[in-house]
Amino acid sequence: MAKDSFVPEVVILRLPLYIRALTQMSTEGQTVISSKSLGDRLQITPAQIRKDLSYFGRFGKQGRGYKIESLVAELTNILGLNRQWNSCIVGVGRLGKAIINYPGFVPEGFKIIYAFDNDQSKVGQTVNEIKILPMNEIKAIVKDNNIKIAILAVPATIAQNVISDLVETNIKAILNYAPIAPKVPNGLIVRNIDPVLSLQSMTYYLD
Amino acid sequence: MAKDSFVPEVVILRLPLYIRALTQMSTEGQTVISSKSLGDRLQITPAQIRKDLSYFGRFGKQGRGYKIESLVAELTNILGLNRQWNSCIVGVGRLGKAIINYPGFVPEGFKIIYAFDNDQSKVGQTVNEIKILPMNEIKAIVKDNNIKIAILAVPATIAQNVISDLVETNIKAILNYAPIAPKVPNGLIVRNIDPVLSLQSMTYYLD
DNA sequence: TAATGTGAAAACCTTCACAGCT
DNA sequence: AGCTGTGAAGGTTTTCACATTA
Repeated sequence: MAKDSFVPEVVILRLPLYIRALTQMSTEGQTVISSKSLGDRLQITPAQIRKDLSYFGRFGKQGRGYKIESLVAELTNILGLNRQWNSCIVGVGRLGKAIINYPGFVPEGFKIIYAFDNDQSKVGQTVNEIKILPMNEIKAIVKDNNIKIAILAVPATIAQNVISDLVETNIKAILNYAPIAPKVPNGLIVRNIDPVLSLQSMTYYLD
Repeated sequence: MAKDSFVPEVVILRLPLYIRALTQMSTEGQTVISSKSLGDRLQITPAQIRKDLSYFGRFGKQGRGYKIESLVAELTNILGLNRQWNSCIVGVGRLGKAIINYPGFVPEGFKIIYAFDNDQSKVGQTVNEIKILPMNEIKAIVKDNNIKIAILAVPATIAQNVISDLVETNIKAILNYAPIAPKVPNGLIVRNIDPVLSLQSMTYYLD
């Protein structure tokens, strides 16, 4: 199946899991893998893995399996992860600072290069070498730096307003830490990080 | 449809969203709502909302809609959220500390009451009034306090080992911040908080 | 009239099962 | 012999559409 045909979003959501597992297996010395053993590792059926991959090409060898190194390269390329993605963060409160200091993004190619906050007392300060700028500069900076990803770490009460501002910039993807379900126009992608929702949906299963 | 019949997990995942939106609408002064206006707010079809609710009972009035207050009460009860849920956290590094200090859990009834870490230099310290205990005490404490929920904030390299420990306790639900897809036995529920995966699945849609 | 609750239809996603390649 | 790639089958979730009720 050709790369330009429609791929279900659930498939896209699994690809990063494959990359991560394959990368780890690679560091453990493996060079080749079958859909069965990858599936065992991730608790996903082998058929599903093969079907997912088949949306993008024929990466395996019958009777042998997949060469890990080249499969990782393919998946990395499909997701657009073979480059650095610059982002900005909006909201530099307690949570925003923790996100800026989180060391897990940079090794995966995601770098926060600008921070914005409307609190005048914060503007001008520096967090992890990133200078905090006022919100009214966001439009120009996002455009000049071709930033596509924004990380949202503002209080719930103002999150929707900030999103309205972001819509007017070049931003195409939002990683939203505010506990709201934001309304966004078509073409803007949002992923919500919402631990309270996760907890609230688990209690249903507890006695 | 009766409450004991099987309810798809996707439905359970949406109920907290409904509670949150309804609660906010309530503070805005509304007392009654239709599936249409709730759906507009959450970008969910009215039919889906009505179908979701129909798994649990008939909460609306034809021609009128739903009384917000009583619908919130029903949903809260269905999810088991009309009580306090105590939890423990494992791993008190940078991330663990941020989670302990996060003010969003307590207002929703989730309270972290114990913290565990294997680093002897941390044991005995206090974070936000919670004393850090050594891992070898977790089994007894979880049992004595009937704790069902654990929050996992340890490095990826040891996360699977910690989960093996947790399986031996009474823990029934894990909120996992470690960037791995943990293998857990049947009956143990996991929700993963993984911002890197979220970012990696968005880049596919950028250019 | 307005909006629910729900069978039935449609859309979507996963699994099966096997031809075909190495 | 072993494992991929994939149509077709099976299962699940969403949407439709309308009878029903306030």
